Amino acid sequence: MTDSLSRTFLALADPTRRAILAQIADGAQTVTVLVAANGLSQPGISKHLKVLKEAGLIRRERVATTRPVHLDAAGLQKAAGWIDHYRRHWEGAFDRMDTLLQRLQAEEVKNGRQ
Amino acid sequence: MTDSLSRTFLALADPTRRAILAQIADGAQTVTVLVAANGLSQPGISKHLKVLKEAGLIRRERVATTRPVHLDAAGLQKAAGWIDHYRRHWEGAFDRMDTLLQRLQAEEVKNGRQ
DNA sequence: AGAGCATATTACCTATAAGAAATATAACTA
DNA sequence: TAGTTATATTTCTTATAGGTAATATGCTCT
Repeated sequence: MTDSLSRTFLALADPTRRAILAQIADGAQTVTVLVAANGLSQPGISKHLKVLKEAGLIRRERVATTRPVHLDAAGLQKAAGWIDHYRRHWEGAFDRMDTLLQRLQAEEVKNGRQ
Repeated sequence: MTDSLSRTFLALADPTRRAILAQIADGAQTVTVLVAANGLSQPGISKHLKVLKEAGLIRRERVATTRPVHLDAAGLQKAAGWIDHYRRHWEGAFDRMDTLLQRLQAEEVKNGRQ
């Protein structure tokens, strides 16, 4: 019912879900590991994972009997894009890194990527 | 008693509240204007404004009998900061920026020799 | 086919959010 | 001071979120 951007921000509005994202930032983790790491019941974690999935913040995989959880850039980019629109408003000028990133993106577009 | 980052993301997880932020991006607006613009009851808008205020996304002012609503960068920067941390991970922007920097340096060296 | 492990789904409870209507407050104006 | 306008607060209702325990499903290995 709610729009996709709202779903993404709502997914980020929970400490456990942000912790999960942090825990998979360096590589996929199984549900069992995430349960142990977050002191929550297994159904509780599975429910959070469902929210993150629908927000486009994670991807799932099947490896034997496990279903590891991966980060997904899609949702994050959506959220970051919205915020960036306003950041430009209040910051005015871009710093060196923003400039670099823009050049990088320009190169990617030129190379037909993204 | 939720943490401040959760409050900020939760505040952004509503289309009306994001619309309000968009409507004050170019300058403050009174509550009456925001009510007219968003097709919601006045108490409804005031409630949204309270959420935005507690999330550090707006500031209030007093001008005669009105209390105009201003954009506040604090909350947005907090949210953007959190996302950026992971965006670097997810997009591999750092790695690619390193590559770009190396390429730029290499070009400088090459140009220096010529 | 059946056992065993990893994960998903269901059912249920409680707390909180979003909305409207009614009422209260606060500052200007006549 | 009383009246008017702008906004906040209270009260109520309904929907949804987050949590747990119990149960179901799906894959792998004998």
